[in-house]
Parts: sequence; C-alpha cells; structure tokens
Amino acid sequence: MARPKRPAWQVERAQKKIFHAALELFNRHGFDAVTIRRIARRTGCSPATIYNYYTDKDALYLDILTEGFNILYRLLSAKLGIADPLQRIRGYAAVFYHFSLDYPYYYDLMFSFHVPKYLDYTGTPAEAAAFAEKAVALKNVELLFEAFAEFYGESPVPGEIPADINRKTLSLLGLCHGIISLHRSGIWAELDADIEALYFSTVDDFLQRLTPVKGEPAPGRARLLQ
Amino acid sequence: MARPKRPAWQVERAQKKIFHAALELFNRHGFDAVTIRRIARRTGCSPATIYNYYTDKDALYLDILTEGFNILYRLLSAKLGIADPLQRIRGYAAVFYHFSLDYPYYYDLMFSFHVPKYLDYTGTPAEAAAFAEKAVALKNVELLFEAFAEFYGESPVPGEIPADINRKTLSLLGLCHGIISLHRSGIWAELDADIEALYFSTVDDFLQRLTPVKGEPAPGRARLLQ
DNA sequence: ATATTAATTGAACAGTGTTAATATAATGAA
DNA sequence: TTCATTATATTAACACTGTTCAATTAATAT
Repeated sequence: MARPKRPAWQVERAQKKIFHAALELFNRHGFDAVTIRRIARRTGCSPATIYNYYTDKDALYLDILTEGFNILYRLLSAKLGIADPLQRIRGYAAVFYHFSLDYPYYYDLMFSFHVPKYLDYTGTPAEAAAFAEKAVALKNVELLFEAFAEFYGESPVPGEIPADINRKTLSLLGLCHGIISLHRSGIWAELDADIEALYFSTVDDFLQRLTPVKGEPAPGRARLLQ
Repeated sequence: MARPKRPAWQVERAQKKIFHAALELFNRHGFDAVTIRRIARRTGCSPATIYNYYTDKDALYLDILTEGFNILYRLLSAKLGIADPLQRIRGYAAVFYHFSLDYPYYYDLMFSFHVPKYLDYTGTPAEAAAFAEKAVALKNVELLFEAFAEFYGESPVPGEIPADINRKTLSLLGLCHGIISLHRSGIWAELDADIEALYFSTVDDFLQRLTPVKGEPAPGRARLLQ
C-alpha cells in the first residue's frame, strides 16, 4: 500500500476552502452566481476537483442552507434572555424581519425557493447533509414553539406539541414570512411604502389577541404594546 | 417594395402557437422545462424563430405570468356575487388557497419567485408586456381592496385607499401567502399535517377580529363562522 | 421572371453541471 | 534511492442552456 489517505482534518480543510469560496460568491451575488467553475477559480483548483468534496451542487447547496439556518439561530438565540414569552416572540419576529433585510440571499434560499426535501435525499450520499440541514432548520422553529408553549403555560415537550400551540406558532411564522415574501417578490412594490410598519402592526395585532387556552390572561399580555 | 409584412393577426397567430407550446410545457413540468429549444420542437420551428416573436425569454415569462394572474382573476371574480364583504373576502381566501393547489407552477411564478419588476423593463422592448402584467396583477389585489373598503363602509376610490384598509388588505394577503408558501417550500412538512385547517383557521381568526373603524360592527361579522 | 424584402434557419458562442480518462504527486516497500 | 501503488488533481469532453448573426428560403410588387 502506498500513499495513505489524508487525515480527516486535511480533507475538511480543503472542503472548507471550497465552501468559503462558495459562500463569498453567494453573499455577494446570490445563488445564481455560485457556479462550479467560479468556485473553482476562486479556490484555485479545477472544476472537477470540487466533486471530490461535494457529490453534487445540491450537496453544496445544502451546506449553504444549513449555514443560513445557523446564522438565524444565533440571532434568535440572542433573544432567549427575554423572560416574558410574548415579548420574546415579538423579539423573534423582529429578528426574522431584520434577517430578511441583512441576508436577503439566504432568506430566499431558506424560505422562498423550493428546497429539495430531506426525503429526496434518502439513499443518496447527500442524505447526511440533508438530515443535518433539516435538524438545524427545525431548531429555529423550536425556539418559537417553546415561547408559545411557555405563554400558554405548558412545559415544552419536544414531539408532543398541543395542536393549538402548533397552530398559533405556524400562523405567526406564515404571517411573518408572507409579508416579507410578498414584499421581496416586488408584487406590491407600489401599494405600501412602509413595509416595516405593516409587518410589525400585523405581528402586534396577532400577538395582542392571543389568549391562553388554560386560564387567565398571561402576565405579559398587557405589556405588549408598551 | 416586395413581400409586405404579414397582417397583424397572422403574426399574432404564430406568436400564440409558440405561447401555447410554452404554456403546455409550463403546466406539465414547471418553468425550468420551458426552454427555448423545447418550445421550438413542440411548435415545429427552429429555436431562432422564437426570437422573432419574443425578444427575450423574459418576455415569454411575462406572458406566462400575465396568464396566471388572469386565471386567478377569473376565479376570484366568481365570488363577486357574495353580497356580504366579509364572506366575500373569505371566498377570495378560499379561491387563493385552491389556486395554489390547482396551479402550483403558476403560484410559484406569481408569488414566490423574484419577478423582474416593471421598472426593470422600462426602455426595453418588453416594457409594454411588463406594464400589462403589472396591471393584471394589481386587478387581483383591487378586488380584495374593494371588499375591505366595503366592509369598512367606504366607497372604493382607486388610488385613494385609506391607510388602514390598505394595511388590512396586505396583512391578509401576506398571511394567506405565507402559510401557502411555507407549506409549499416543504419547510414544515412534518410539523402540521392539516395545512388546510391551519390556513382557514388563521384566516377566520384574522377576519373575526376585524372591526370597522367608523362605527358599529359590520353586519356580516357575526355570520362569519356560520 | 426578377429584384426586393420578409421570415426562417443552421451554426456558432459563451455559459452551465457533470463525468471519464488521464496526469500528477506522494508514500511504503524493495 | 528507486519503484510500484494509490490518492488526488486535471484535462477534455458531453449534453444542456439562452442568444446572435450570417446565410437561406419564401413570397410578392414590379
């Protein structure tokens, strides 16, 4: 036997170099600019080399997606300190809004485009990456779930979410994304100039009317709008 | 002078033939399948010929988009007979939901992808098509505006929409699209099986809390949930 | 019939993701 | 140190994409 395989950390370093080049292209010019040949040029390797580290362009895409959800998660986590669940939810909504402005390319990739689902990758070499991506994505939703559960006075038990909390969480998520998405799509460009006001008034409207199912109004409710 | 140009109707017929082939491809396999060469093959002409009738692929794309908004408009118009504005709005929401199921490719093109905006086409040969597209798209929103205006007891005056009505209209639109979009993107595929229930409960929640700014509750309000 | 112009086309260009054969490089064994 | 072996990298190609342009075909007024 001659020439043993490189240690894992060296392989990883080479892959990271490619990934870094891809991320830079993505952040500057969007996903369309992330072509194999351009990555290769920036990395200083040949296009074919990239296929030693990523089976597909899909695999690369999954990694970028995961990075996006990680960034969002870090930003959301910064609001974990807010004790009042309703205020925390509002904090999440604000983070979500600003994320769409600060990371527009990520936002589209994460929420607007049709992501190949995890199931599409089962059995393929990219299955692990797809699974990781899904897990990281769900971590974000989990934060919102927990806040809602706390608001409704129930302990958050993963996998056992009461239907009502589930509904409210997804409602808010849809509401937030819908306004951002329609704004970004340019459809109502001239209908409403102040999209930020629209966003937060809609969110506040939604939150103001939440009522815990179990009993008396939650303590944070009155405080929401100051 | 020899060989005069064909009469307009003949040119239009040729263009329609191309457009028809494009639409068939689009409806069956989505926008990615709508390639110039495939359209040419179906139409029975050469790829280059298509550029006699469409300056760009963008121009073709704008025509498909317009078709989509026309289909939606026809479906929405069917609800115009509903006298109660709130029930009509709910009818619109239902139409919107089913449109996303029956015309998924159209839906993505119309609401999820980043459409090149009208302004991007000013000065180009596709400006007219872009303007037409925008007009048809806004016709749809107009229907919703009018229903909201009626609910709030104000006569719908185009171009002079009170800020509050504006806000509520866009809120509902965002809410509807957000749930559909996140569902279609596959993000919360395993979080909530019954997306239809989520959609309509969220919409009803929203509508149930609308209160006319001017005076007493609108007559349709109590009737909303049966 | 022919000159003129409209309409169509074939061939090419630069780009894409991807792959298979080839070349380079590095190391354990002789 | 040399050599065989194998890991890694590259070159060159394939089948696509949108688009353009020169050349070809087609039709008609003279």
